[in-house]
Formats: sequence, C-alpha cells, structure tokens
Amino acid sequence: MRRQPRQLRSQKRVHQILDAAEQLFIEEGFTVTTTNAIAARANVPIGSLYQFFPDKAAIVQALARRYVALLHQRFEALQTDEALQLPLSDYVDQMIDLTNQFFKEHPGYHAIFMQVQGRIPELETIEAAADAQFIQELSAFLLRRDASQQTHPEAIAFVVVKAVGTLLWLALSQEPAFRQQLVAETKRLMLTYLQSYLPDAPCQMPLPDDPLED
Amino acid sequence: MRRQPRQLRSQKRVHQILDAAEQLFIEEGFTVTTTNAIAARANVPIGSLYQFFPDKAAIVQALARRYVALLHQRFEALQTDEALQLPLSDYVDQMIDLTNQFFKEHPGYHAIFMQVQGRIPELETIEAAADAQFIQELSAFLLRRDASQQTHPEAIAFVVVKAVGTLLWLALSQEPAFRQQLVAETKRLMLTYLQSYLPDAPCQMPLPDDPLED
Amino acid sequence: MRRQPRQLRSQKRVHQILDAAEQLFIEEGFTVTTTNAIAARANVPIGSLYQFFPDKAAIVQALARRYVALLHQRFEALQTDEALQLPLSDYVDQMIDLTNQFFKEHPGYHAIFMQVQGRIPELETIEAAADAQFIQELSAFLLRRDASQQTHPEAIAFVVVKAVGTLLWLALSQEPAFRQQLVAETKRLMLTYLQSYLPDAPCQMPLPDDPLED
Amino acid sequence: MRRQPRQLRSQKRVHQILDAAEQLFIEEGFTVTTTNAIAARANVPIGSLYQFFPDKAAIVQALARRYVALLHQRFEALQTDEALQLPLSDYVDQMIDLTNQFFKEHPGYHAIFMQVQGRIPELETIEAAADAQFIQELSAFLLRRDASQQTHPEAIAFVVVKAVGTLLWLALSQEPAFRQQLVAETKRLMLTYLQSYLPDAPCQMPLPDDPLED
DNA sequence: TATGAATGAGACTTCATTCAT
DNA sequence: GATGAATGAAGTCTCATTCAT
Repeated sequence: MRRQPRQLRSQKRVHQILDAAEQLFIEEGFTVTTTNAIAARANVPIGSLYQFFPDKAAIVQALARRYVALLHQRFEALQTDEALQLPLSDYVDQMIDLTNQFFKEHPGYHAIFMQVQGRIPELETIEAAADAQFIQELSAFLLRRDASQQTHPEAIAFVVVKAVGTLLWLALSQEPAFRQQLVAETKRLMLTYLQSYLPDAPCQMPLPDDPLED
Repeated sequence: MRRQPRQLRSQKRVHQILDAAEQLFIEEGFTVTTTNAIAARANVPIGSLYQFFPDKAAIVQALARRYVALLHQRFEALQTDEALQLPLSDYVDQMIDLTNQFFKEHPGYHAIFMQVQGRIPELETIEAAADAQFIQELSAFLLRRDASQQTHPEAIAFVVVKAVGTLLWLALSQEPAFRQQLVAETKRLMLTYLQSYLPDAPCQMPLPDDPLED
Repeated sequence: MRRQPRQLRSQKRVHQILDAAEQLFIEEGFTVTTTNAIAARANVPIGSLYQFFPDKAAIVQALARRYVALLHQRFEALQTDEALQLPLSDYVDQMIDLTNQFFKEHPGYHAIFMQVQGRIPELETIEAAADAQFIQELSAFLLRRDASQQTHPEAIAFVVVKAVGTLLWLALSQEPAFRQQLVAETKRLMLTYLQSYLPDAPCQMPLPDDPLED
Repeated sequence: MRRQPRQLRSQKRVHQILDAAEQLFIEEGFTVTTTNAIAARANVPIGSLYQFFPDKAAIVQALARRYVALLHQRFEALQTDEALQLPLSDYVDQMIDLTNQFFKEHPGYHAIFMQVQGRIPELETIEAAADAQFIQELSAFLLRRDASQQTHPEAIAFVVVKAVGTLLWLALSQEPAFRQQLVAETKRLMLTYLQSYLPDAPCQMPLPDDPLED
C-alpha cells in the first residue's frame, strides 16, 4: 500500500475499495474487472484509489492478505489444547465445517487465488506463506497427537490443507443435496487418512449419515 | 472451429497453433497471451489462425478438448476387467501414476482450466462433461468391485477425481523431493479412503517408502 | 470486366454473381458485403469471381449498368409518337407508374446508388450518364410537345427525373396506404409542374381519388 | 454519449470531434473514415474520443442530432403567424432559400443520412423523428392557410419536404449556372403544387427569371 | 490532499485479393 | 482454366495509470 490510512475516512475508503474489488472479482473475474470499475463500485474516485494502492495487483494482494488473516484467525481457534483431547473425528468435523463456513462467507477466496495463478508473483508469495503457516500449525498439531512415527508431517499437512480447500470450494457450486454429500465425503476422506497415521483412533467407520445442513 | 482442416498441411497448422497456444498460456497466462503472439509462435499468419478459430476462446476450447480426449483415453485403459482383479493398492498406484504422468507431460491441463474459470462458458461445459465422464466411469468401476453397500458412488468418485487432480497438479511445482512425498501421500489418501468402502482389501497400510522417481 | 464470358456456363456465372451481389447489397449494405459472401451466395468459387471482376467496385458497376439498361429500355417505350398525343395527365401517370413498378421490382437500384455515393468514381459516371440520357430524352419530349417557350428544358427534366426517383423510392418503404397517397401526390406534383409549362393542358385539377394499387 | 461534457474545454472537444467527423464523412465517406482519423483531425487523442462516444455510430448520431436541431430551429422561424399573411410564392421562396442556405453551410447533412442508410438503426430513428416533425409542422401550417379541402396533409408535406431536400442537395454539386436554374425550378415545382391545393393564391405563374445568386 | 479527465499502446478481428495447386 | 487456402495491413475499441486543477 502506498499510504497508511490514518484518518478514519481513509480507512473506510480502503475497506470500500477492497469490498468492491472482492465483489467484482467474484462476479466478473480478475482480468475483466477494471480499476475504474472498482473505484466506481466503491464510490471512491479513481485518483483516491491510486493513493492507497500503487496498482491493480496491490488490490488483490491486500484482499488476499485480508482473507488469509481472517481464515487463519479462525483456524487458530481450533488448534488448542482442548482440541487435542477431542476424538479425531470430531476434530476433522470441526476443521471441515469451519473451512466450509469460511468459503460460504467468502466465495472470493479461492476464486482470486485460482484466477490470478502465476500473474502476480507477490500473490504466490502470500499464498505460499499462508499455506506454510497452515501446514506448519497442522503438522505441529498432528505431532502433538502422536509424535511416534511420523516422518514427514509437512507432506501430510499439505495434502490435508489442499485437498480440503479444493473439495469444499468445488462443493460450493454444486446442488445443495450433492454438496452435503461432498462435505460428508470430504470429512470421511480426511478421517480415514489421518486415522491411518494416528492408530489410537477408533477403527469403526460408519457410513456417512448425511447430516442436515443449513 | 471455423473450417475443418482436411488437407494434411492444414491439420499440421492447427496443431502448431494449439501447441503454441499451450506454451504461451502456460508461460504467460491466458489473458496476457495475444492471438498475434500465438500466431507468431506457431509460425502461422494471424489470418490463417482466424481461418480455423473464430476467436481466442475457441483456441482454449480446442486445447481443452485435446487434453480431455488424451487423458480420457489413458484413463479408459485402466478401467479394464483385469484391473478388477488387482489389489486396490495397485489400482490406486496405477491411477495416480498415470495422472501424474499426464500432468508432467501436459502442464497446461490444469493451468488452463483454472485460469479461465468462469470467463468462457463453453469451457465450463467441456470441463463438466469431462468430469462427469471420469466420475461416471470411476463410480461404475467401484460398483463392479463391490456393489453391496455404496449409496452415492458419484460423490465418492467426485472426491477421488478432484482431489487427485488438484494434489498432483500442485505437486508438480514443488521441489522434487517434496513432490515425491506428495505423490506418495496422495496414493495413501486415496487408498485409505477407498478401502473404507471396499473392506475386502487388506488392512495393512505400510508407511510410504518414497520410491525413486525420474 | 476482366474477361468476356463467351461460354454459356460463364455467362450464367456472371449473372449468379450479380444476382447474389444485388441481394446482399440490399440486405446488408454495400460496405458490409464481402466478396467472399457474394461468391458463396452465388455458389461460385471466389477465384472465379475474380476472373470476371477485377475488384469489388467492378461488381457494383456491372450491377449499375444492368439497372440503367433495364430502366432505360422501359422508359424509351414511353417516349413514342403516340405518347405525344396523350393528355399530359395520362403521360405523367404512365411515367410514374412505370418508375414505381421498376423500383418495386428492383429495390437495389437506389439502394446501391445512394450507399456508394462518392466512393467509386466510375459509378458516379454511370449514374451521370444515365441521368443525362433520361434528362435528354425527357427534355426532347417536352420540346416536341411545346417548343414555344421553354428556355431550359434540362433543368426541368432534371427536376422531374430526380424528384420522381426520390419520392417513389422513399414511398417504397412506407406503409401501403400511405405509399398509395405518396404515389398519387407525386403524380399531382409532376402534373401541376409540367402543366405550368404546357398551357394547352386542361386546367382542371381534381383532388386525387386514391386509386387502388396492388 | 458516454459522458456529459460539463467543463467548457470538454464541450469544445466534443465540437472539435463532431466537426472533424463531419469533414471526413463528407470528404471520404462514413465507412472509410476511421475513428483514429477523426481523432487525429480533431487534434484529440483517440482515448478521449471514446470517453464521449461509445462507438463510431454514436458520432454520426450526435452529428445528425446537431444538424436536425439546427435546421429545425431555422425552419420554425418560418412557421409564424406573419408567414400566414405572405403570398404563397413568397413563403415558398423563403422556405427554399432557407433550405438551400442550410445545405450550402452544412453539406454533410444529406451526405451522412444517405450514406449510412440502413446501417445504424438509431440514425433512421433520428431521421424519421426529424422528418415527422417537419411534416407535422408543415401540414399544420398548410391547414391554417386553408383548412377547407385538404384530406391528407401529411402526404403533401412529405412530398414537399423530401422533394425540396433532395433537389436542393443535388443542386449543390452542379455547376453554378445550372444550380441557379435548379433552385428556381424547385421553387416553381413547389409553388405550382401547393397552389393546386390553395386556390386563393394568384394564378399567374411567370417564367423564372434566374435571379443572381452569390 | 483530492479529483477525474486525459492518454495511447496495443488487443482482437476482418476481408480484399493472390497464387500455388 | 478453376479453385479456395493463405495473407497481413488496418480498423475499432479498452483500460491502467497520470497529473493538472
């Protein structure tokens, strides 16, 4: 960002811009969305937009950071000492419900990261950093559950983070009934996988019972 | 396509164009790549390009169809009667090796489908049709292995197809050592998941042994 | 024309081309119509088209000449000795009915001459020559009716030819009822005008009675 | 228009663009004239041109509206109560002189309307509305002069408006001497025609005396 | 500091015409 | 002579960014 917005009005403007950009990126796509369109939707003069953001890329970056901070904040709440006591299936349930909820609330998250693929190096960096943090936390968590055998917790965490992310995101655009099935299957996918590494977990694996979802 | 290339030379030209487009889409991204750049890279006059493709979108579509046909052809070779006799772990190994191999050979596959997200409706259709076919075949295959309990094979197949696709694609851009771990973990992910539905398979799940990779 | 078509098939082709061009110029306009479209509509290879016509302009010119010859041929039939004996009102009636009929049969006539305005010098020449001939014949005809006073028959004939041409052409695209009124008014316009120069004509000028028209 | 030019400089720019377009349309024709050429002639960057006009068609439309407004303004000044007292021949003289003067000053008027025939629907609408207004005013005026017999003043007004428009426009491109004759003949054409509907006017119709013209 | 009109390189696409087959 | 694939100059229009006000 070009200028740190100290005044209240400025901070509001930055938020307006990011919200407008988010909407337009979702509705129209990143490339198609013009900076003038963002400014117009945000009710902010284009000149002011460029006072806060040096270029279009900076807007996506700020948006990405906002997403990452938000998701991370929610995710952290799950990696507590109490969570260590939960049955693995409960932990998986909560993690996936949390992620699913986040995607429902922020459909721009993946949309942006996918569309901008490889065109804004800084974005890759942000994504990589965010992933690294998730993976780091998740693998630490797994080690705390069972430090005995795991030789490569980063790969495991990577698989968990990315598979969950993708499946839940794709589920979003499916018919409601199918989407529920997909969410349930994602949970089962993760549970069976993690169970294979955490043998203390109970072996019974009931068929999913399609719990009601809002 | 505007004109069906009947002569040999024309068919070669169409391939040149698609190859050039593939390279550039991977190197630069879809939006940034210009039709003139594609024509230049293909050593084909821009006018000739437009004789075969009505617009830029048609090029990605042709590329997508080419990918889908190729991948499907390989995939089909796996869904044989003999494959039904294989241990599940061998089947999963082969499926994932095959997909991994395809992605290594055609790094444009996912790149294109991800980048063009939502901007070319026809492309969504092609992707949806391809997915539907994979999912259909995979779920039919799973049913033939064990028709007893499965209530929603489409959701299972969806999860398998999409998770494998994403993880292997992401693995591609990782360091070789880590990539090998990811491929192995993807196999384990799929195997534990499918085993939970096909209980006839043996329960022993050895730790991955990081096989050498080229 | 590049080559005189001697063979029967060639002559047929030239006609096909002109007919196709006529249709397309009327339907789409001169500029928008491509030579390839003309060839396609005429079921003639584009290469053959260019064997007969050196360029697009040559096609319009040939078309123009075809129109002019046809209209002139009809017009000549009116400038006879017997027509000299007719009451002026009958002569005007016939001339206007003839022109109206021609425009109905050949809606491309004016369409082409108006649209190409100033872009093909040769076309101007053709039009000027055609006009000159009409004006010449008409003024000769008027002189034969009454040579006593007329000092500038060319101006009179110009006014007659152009006013009739424009009004009937515009009438073509009006609602049938209004078009009939316009044709009748055009007759009255010409009759009153010519009567003022040919005083032997009867003075009674009945209101038009809207004769039925097909 | 895309943006209403509020500042004085912007309004000047719009006028520059319209003036440049007018010149080029007259000199080269509508289709041949490029938007870049218009911008260059107007000394305005092409981007600025597109700030005011969404596309090439919009430029002709604006031009057409400018013409129509101007001509109508002049024409209105003629349809006064005093004009009702004028001898018909004076009224016709003034109307035709006015139109002739307008065409001399704005040779683009008819040029544009004729060349664009049928390619820009909005232009047809503008022309039709303008014609309707002229015809409406003229027929109202004629009715006020003599309401007794006229059964279809719209057709009469149509004939007057279109015949005068065409003849004076064609006269423009003739040699001066012949042009004067044509203008005089146009007056006579109109006078004899209208006299046949307004019998109170004197019957004497002197031969035109070729008044000097600038 | 705030504004938004101005800028122009460059994208996509067309089509009259040629010429190798 | 007949064909139609090949050609590329040129047209329309966009949009990220600046800078005078």
